[in-house]
Amino acid sequence: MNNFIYKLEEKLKSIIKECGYDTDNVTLVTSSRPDLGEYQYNGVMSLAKAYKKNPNIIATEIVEHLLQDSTFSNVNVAGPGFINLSFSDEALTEYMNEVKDDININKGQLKKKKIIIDYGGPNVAKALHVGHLRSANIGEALKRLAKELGAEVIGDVHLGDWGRPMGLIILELKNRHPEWKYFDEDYNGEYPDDIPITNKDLEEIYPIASTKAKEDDNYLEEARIITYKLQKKERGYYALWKKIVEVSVANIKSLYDKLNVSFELWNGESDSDKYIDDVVNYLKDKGLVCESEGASVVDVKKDDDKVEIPPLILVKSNGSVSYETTDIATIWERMKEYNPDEIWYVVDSRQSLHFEQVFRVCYKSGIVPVNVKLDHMGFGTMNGKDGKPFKTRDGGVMTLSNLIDNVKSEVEKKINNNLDKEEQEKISNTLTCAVLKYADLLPNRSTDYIFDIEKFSDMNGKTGVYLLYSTMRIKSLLDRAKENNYSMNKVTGIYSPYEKDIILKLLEVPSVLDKSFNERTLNYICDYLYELTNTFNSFYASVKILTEEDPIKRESYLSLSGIVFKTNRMLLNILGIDVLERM
RNA sequence: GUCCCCGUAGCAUAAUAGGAGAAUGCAGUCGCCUCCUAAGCGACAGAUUGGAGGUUCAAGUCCUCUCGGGGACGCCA
Repeated sequence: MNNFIYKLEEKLKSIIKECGYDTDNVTLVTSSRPDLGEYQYNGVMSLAKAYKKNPNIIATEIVEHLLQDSTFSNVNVAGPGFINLSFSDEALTEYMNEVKDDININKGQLKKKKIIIDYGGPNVAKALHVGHLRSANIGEALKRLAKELGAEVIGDVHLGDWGRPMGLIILELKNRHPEWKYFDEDYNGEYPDDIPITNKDLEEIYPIASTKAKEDDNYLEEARIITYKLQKKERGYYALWKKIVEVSVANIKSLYDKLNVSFELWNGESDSDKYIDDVVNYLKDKGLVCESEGASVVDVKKDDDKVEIPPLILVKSNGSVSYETTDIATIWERMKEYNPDEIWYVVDSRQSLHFEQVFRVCYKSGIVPVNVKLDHMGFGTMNGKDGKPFKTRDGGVMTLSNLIDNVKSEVEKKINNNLDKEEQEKISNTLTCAVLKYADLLPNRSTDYIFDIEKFSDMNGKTGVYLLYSTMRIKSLLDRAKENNYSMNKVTGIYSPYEKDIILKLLEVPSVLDKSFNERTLNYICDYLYELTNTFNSFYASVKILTEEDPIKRESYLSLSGIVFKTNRMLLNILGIDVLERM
């Protein structure tokens, strides 16, 4: 670890050891009393308890060692035994110059591992709705964060492309276009390259078919038969299904593109279908399957369960497999084809019981060895202003593309009309994405939060727009400096409290990233970005950077600005937000 | 009914394995553009952290009770 705070933590740890105390974890945190110090160590009180000594005596012993270190400009003990630390300008400047050359010094590093992240889960032929937003935003950001920290990450969109909805859509198409070759069972020739339906058609068809199935048993039965034939890959249905998926996926991709979300894998339930028999047989061979109320189930109870966990239904009483089974087959597939160290599911918290059951079966049966971590990182439900699950004014579900369009039209009201059309378009797209992501990632992952379209459209204050505007302004400053051939090779010193504040903020980057990663939530990064940017903006508003006449000072200002810019760019990139050059 | 989560300023949210004076934005009041993009900067005001007990040097955070909201509890995914 080369970064400033982590290095000091190591140092402090060895000092504590030298003083004769044993502690496994030394954490320095930013001070809650800036008047007393810049950072604080709070561990003395617990040491005192463990060793039954006066905390003040222990703190004083530790401080005596720290006083000899030139890293600090001030060390003191306060209250029941808080150790307060402040850093010398020299130490900070020196560190900034290291970071300036390689921003990666200012972050931690994970052990090498391979992680599959399952986030997305859109259904083929169904419009994505606002509920897909969090999964996409959080999943993508966690993926980028893990990558930034050195993990190998594979994102899988995991389409819902294989259930009865597919049968329903095909049935409805059959009723509307009985003349299509796909439905002619005697037909042996090639099928056309294109089908004359659009994604919009598909999105309209599904709700209609679904309603019909609820009202008409014959219709439902027919859909069931088609689903069955599709799953047996009967030629015509299978070919049509492929076309439907093609049309739908193109649309899903373009929507995810707008959100800067991309997947390494575009697998779906249909891909693990071929392993379902293997999984069922494997579990049967292990003796884990029993019959219950006409279904095949796997018991997953444990003795220490507080609640009775119901058995996992492997095969339903009507003979079809449940989606638990599909998920197990997918894990089976992933273990076989990728052998990951961890599999993460970024899915709404309400599905936690489902994942608990699935994971238990995987571990219990040995499909997944115990050293591989299966993790459901549930996220909070998006509620409407009334605290109940979000609905549009007319009680319907708001589609994701609708939400994006709404935000975009808000953004366009404020855009600079002097730029050419193409650039305006790029700016409004980037801003829309930034606004949407930042608002969504700002609350803690597990918080149920109020989904408020007005909030998502708000361009003032703590928003993606603020971050992009400010970051763009730094970039433009640096570009101007470059045009003038101003040197910006090093931070030469600290000339105002503003710079000190910026540097102290920059020291927090590694812990912010690690905390975000460990808790799998992006709110720390979001918050931090605002703080760093705000700290820089105070500096920007109070100190003339480009027009500073002293070249030594100017060089320092510019160098520091460069570090802030690179840091912002890195963090925004983790959130999935692109930086703009102009706006 | 059982279990889980939540309750923080008018609103929306923070608070790092319990740490010092509960933070941020919006909304409100008031300042700041002859000068690097004001989509910005600054100041003020706003809170018995739902309530009552308890543990602790220290509680928004842990425990008990209570009130209010949400969710999950075998064949929808």
